[in-house]
Amino acid sequence: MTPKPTAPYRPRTLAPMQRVAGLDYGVLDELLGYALRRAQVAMFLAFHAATRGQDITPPRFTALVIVGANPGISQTALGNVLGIARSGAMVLTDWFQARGLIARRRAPDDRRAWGLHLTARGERMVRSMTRKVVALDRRRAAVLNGEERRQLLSLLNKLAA
Amino acid sequence: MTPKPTAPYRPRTLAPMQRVAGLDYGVLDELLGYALRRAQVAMFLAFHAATRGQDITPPRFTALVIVGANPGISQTALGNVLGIARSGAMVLTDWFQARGLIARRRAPDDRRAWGLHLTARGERMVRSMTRKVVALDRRRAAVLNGEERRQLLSLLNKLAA
DNA sequence: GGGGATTTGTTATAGACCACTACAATCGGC
DNA sequence: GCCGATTGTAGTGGTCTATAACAAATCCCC
Repeated sequence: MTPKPTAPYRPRTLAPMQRVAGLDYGVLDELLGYALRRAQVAMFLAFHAATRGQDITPPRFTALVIVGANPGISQTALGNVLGIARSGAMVLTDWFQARGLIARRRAPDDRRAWGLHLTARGERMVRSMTRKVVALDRRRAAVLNGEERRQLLSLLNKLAA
Repeated sequence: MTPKPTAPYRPRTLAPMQRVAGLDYGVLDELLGYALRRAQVAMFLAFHAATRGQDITPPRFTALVIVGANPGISQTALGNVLGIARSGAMVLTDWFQARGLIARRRAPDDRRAWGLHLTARGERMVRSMTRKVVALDRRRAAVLNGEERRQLLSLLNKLAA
């Protein structure tokens, strides 16, 4: 139960997928998948820069927001939202619990399951992180005007559906 | 030099980031970063399904295309395109070489560097994979009309720049 | 031209992330 | 009450990629 000492988070991808001048990208320039990946890496690096030193990753941020907005959610359901297996959801929950951000409480209607809840500290954390992430997202999207941004969001959601 | 037996490739993310009905996604619904990630995971899973059993991953496909379009490119330059460190570019190159898809030839103007080239087999492979990947990309983008697709590509590229 | 800084490829090491499996406790339907 | 499904858990293994350190070659600048 004592917080395990863990190494500070280091993003797995440190470098952007550089657009190298004078190089032929062949078919890649026509692929949505490639553009998607490049944009995502850029966004990921910006996320990391904006939250540096806080050991927060995109999946962790997602988890905090989801638990905050859906108190009592089970670990399995959280895993489904994140697209990870139950075992992974548990590691994640342990991590938050060790830091006093999430508390496990027995679900009233199912004694197998835990209900996940933000602690007071978790609430503060998610509010603070949300401010930073929203600001970063807006900053990163500053190359687009409002209409383009809305369009992009809508097109991406279509694609993910 | 004999091809090392490697376990068949298994994507690290097997499950989509499900849109769970009745769940509150809070601020996530407003974030480009989250939409980007969801779309990318969906595309990645489709990629894996379309290339199943061939041990090809998006980065590997990218590498093959880049080497094919830029014969003689160095390992370091390839790493830059992919956004990975030199050591990683080398592991990747070893992997291709062990399968007879890429050959290392000494660069004529720099005796430190290798020039990477597709073998005949590599050429065939990249052509075959390209067909599959382009078809998949088009299929996946079928929810968009041509104009939307062009717009999305353009917006993503703006975002990644 | 010579010498220090830089670059390239390489090897070794380590860490983060995540899946899979097996297990016990619990639930649900019949 | 019983059997299959589900939940959380612990253990294990594999993939990917970074970092550090090194030798050989190159570059650059005076």
